[in-house]
Amino acid sequence: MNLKELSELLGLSQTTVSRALNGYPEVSEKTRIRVVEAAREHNYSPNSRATGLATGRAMVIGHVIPLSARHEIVNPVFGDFVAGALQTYSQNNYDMMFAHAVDGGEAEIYKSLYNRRVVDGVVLQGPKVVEPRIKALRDLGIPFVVHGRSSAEHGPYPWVDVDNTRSFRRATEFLIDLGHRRIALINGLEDMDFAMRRRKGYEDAMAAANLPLNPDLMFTEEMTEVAGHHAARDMLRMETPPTAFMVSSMISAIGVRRAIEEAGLKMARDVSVIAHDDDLSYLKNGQDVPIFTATRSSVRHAGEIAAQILIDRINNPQLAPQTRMLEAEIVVGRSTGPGPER
Amino acid sequence: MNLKELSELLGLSQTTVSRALNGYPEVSEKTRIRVVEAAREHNYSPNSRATGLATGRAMVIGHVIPLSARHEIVNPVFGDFVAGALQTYSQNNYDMMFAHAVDGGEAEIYKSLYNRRVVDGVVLQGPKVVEPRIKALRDLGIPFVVHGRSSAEHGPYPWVDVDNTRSFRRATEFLIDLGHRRIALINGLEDMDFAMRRRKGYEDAMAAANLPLNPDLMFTEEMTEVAGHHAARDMLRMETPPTAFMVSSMISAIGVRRAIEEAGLKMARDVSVIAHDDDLSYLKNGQDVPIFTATRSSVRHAGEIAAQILIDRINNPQLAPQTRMLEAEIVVGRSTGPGPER
DNA sequence: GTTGTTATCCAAAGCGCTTTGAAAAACTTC
DNA sequence: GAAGTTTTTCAAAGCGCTTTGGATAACAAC
Repeated sequence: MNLKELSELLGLSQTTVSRALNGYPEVSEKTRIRVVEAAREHNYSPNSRATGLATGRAMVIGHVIPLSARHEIVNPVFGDFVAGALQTYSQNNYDMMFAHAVDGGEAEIYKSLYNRRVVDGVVLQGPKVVEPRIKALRDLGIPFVVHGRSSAEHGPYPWVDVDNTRSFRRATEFLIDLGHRRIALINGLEDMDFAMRRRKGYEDAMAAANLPLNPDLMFTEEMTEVAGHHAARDMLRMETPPTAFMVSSMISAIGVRRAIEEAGLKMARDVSVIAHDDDLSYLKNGQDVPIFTATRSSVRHAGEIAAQILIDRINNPQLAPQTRMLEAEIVVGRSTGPGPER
Repeated sequence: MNLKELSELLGLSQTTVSRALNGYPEVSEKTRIRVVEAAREHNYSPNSRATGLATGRAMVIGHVIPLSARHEIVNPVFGDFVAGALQTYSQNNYDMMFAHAVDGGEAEIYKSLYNRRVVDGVVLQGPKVVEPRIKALRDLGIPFVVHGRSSAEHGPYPWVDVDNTRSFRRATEFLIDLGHRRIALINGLEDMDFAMRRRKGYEDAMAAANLPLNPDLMFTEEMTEVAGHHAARDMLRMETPPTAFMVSSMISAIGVRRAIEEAGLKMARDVSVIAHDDDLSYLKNGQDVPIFTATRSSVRHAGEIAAQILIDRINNPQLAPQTRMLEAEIVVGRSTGPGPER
C-alpha cells in the first residue's frame, strides 16, 4: 500500500493525505482523522527511501564499528554505547546504520556513507591521540560527534568525554594516601587518546607525591583479560613487585586479579587494584559493595549524550560545536587496602 | 555531483553513464573507461536512496539490538556477532541497520523496518523457546534468519545454531568421567532456547550416568559475573557442595571462579569448572593453555554464516530455508581436575 | 448579490536514480 | 552501395514521496 493507492481509496489527493499524516495545519480535523484511521487500517507506512529522496534527509546516523586494528578486537564497550545512542535516536525518529572499516579506511567509509546520502551524520568512536579523521570529517562538512577527544586536534569539534586524566589522578592519589608507593599502571594502547590521558593522570599524581616513574611498572596493551593477567603476573614476579595496580578496564582487572591469586596473594590485603569501570550492563561491578574499587562512568550514558549532540547539530548546523565533559566517580570496593607505608 | 551533472559534463546521456558505472554490456569499453574515470575524479557516488527507489532494493539488512527484557542487559555476544555479519555484508555490498525494541515490541520494529522499505531482510537474535516473532516474520513475508533456534516452532525457517545440547552433554560426561558426581549447572535464563537446550544436555548426561538431578544445584539467571558469583557462592556453602560446575558463559564463569577463591578453594584441584566460550575477541580464554576448560564456538563465525544465509535468501526467495548446525569443540584448560570418585 | 477572507484541497513538479523501447551509428554481407 | 546486423547511445517513464503555487469551497461583510 502506497500513498497513491491510499489517496485513491480515500478519494483525496496525495497532497492532502501526505499533509494529514505529517500533521500540517492545512487540512481539516475531520479528514485528518479519516486519513489517519485509513492509514492504520490498511497498514500504510511511507517508503523511507522515497521520503528521503523528497526531503533530502536520511534520518539515519552512521557508526563505524571500531575493530582494533592490531588484533581485530571488538571493543567490549561497543554494545552499551550503541544501546545508549539508539535510545536517543529512536526518540528522535532516527535509525542507526553500521559499517565497518577495512584497515584504517574509516575516513573512506564515513565519506561513502555520507556521499551516498545513506546517513545525515556520523559518530566517531575510539579517537586516537592523532586523529586525522576529525579534520577529514570537518573538511567534508559531515556532521559528526566524537566519543572521546583527540589531543593533537586543536580546532573545535563536538565531543563527549570522561575526564580521564582527572579520574586517574584522583584514583592514584587515593592509592598513595593509602600508603602505596610502588604503583603499577596497566593501560590500554597508548595511541588511543583516553589511554594517553589516563597515563597522564597517573603520572601527575606520582609526580605530585615525588614518586619516581618506573617504566617496568607501566604497561600498555590491548585491554583484554589475558593481557592484564600477563602484565600483572610478570610484575608480581619482580624483585620488588608493585603493591597496587591502576587498571584501565574491568576486563583487564579480572586478569590482574587472576595473576594476584595465582601468585598466592590476596587482593586488597596484599595488593590493591583500582579499575576503570564503564558500567557495562553485563559486567556490573558487584551489587552492594563493588568488587573493585573503581573510577566509574557509564558508557551507555555517554552514548545517549553523544547522540543528542549530533542530532542537535544536524538540526541546526550553524550551532557552535557542543562539548560535554563527564566526571567519573570513584567508588570504593573490595580491592583496595592499606599499603606498606601506612 | 549527481548523475545528471556528471552526464552533462561528459556529453552523454544519464542512461549511458548509469550503465557504464554498473557494468552493463551495452556500452563500449572506451566510453566506460572515460565515465569511470570522470566519476572518480569528480568524486561521484550514486545517491543510495534514489538507487533504492528505482531498484526497489534497500541493500540494507536490519538487526534489532537484543536488550534482555528483564534487566536491560546488552548481550556481550552482540559485538562479535555483529562484526562477523558485517564482514559478510560488506563483501556483498550490504549495509547494516540497527533498531532497538521497546518492551517486547520487536516484531513491530521488524515490521516497521521492512514496511518502510528500510531493509531487505532481518536477523533475529536471541530466540526464546517460544518465539512468536518467527511466525510473524514468516507471515509478513520478510526474509530473515535466526541466530539460534526456537524449540516451539515447528515450521521450517532458516537458522544457524550451535549444537548446545550435544556440547553440554559431552562436557558433563567429561566431568563425570573425571569422577565428579555433584555437578552444578549455572545456566542463562531458561526461556532462552539455547539455555533450555544446554540444560537438556546436562540432564541427559546425568541421567545416562544414573545421577540424580538436584534442583538446588541448578541455577538459572542472567549471565553476568555477579549472578555467577552469587549462585556459586551459595552452592559452595551447602552441606555437601558441588565439586564441579557447568557454566553457560565465560562471564558467569569468572564470577564462579571468584566465589571458589573466596571460599578458600582452588579451581581444578578442589572444584572443576567448564564454561561455554563464545570465543569473544576481547575475552579470549587464555593463550596457549586455556584458563577454563570450555565448550567453544565462535559467535563471530556464526555471524558470518547467518549473514550469508540471509543474503542468499534475499537473492533467491524461493530457496528452501537453509540451516546450519555448528559443533562446539571441547577444549581442555586449567579449570578441571579429578573429582572425588576417582 | 457581490466582494474579500479564510479554510480546504489539488495538480504538477521535483528528488536522483534505473530501465524500457527506440533511434542512431557502425559494421557486415552480398 | 543497398540491405541487414550489431553495437552504441538516448529520451522518457517510473519508483513513492514532499512541496509549491494555485484553485475551489465556505463563510463573512457589505
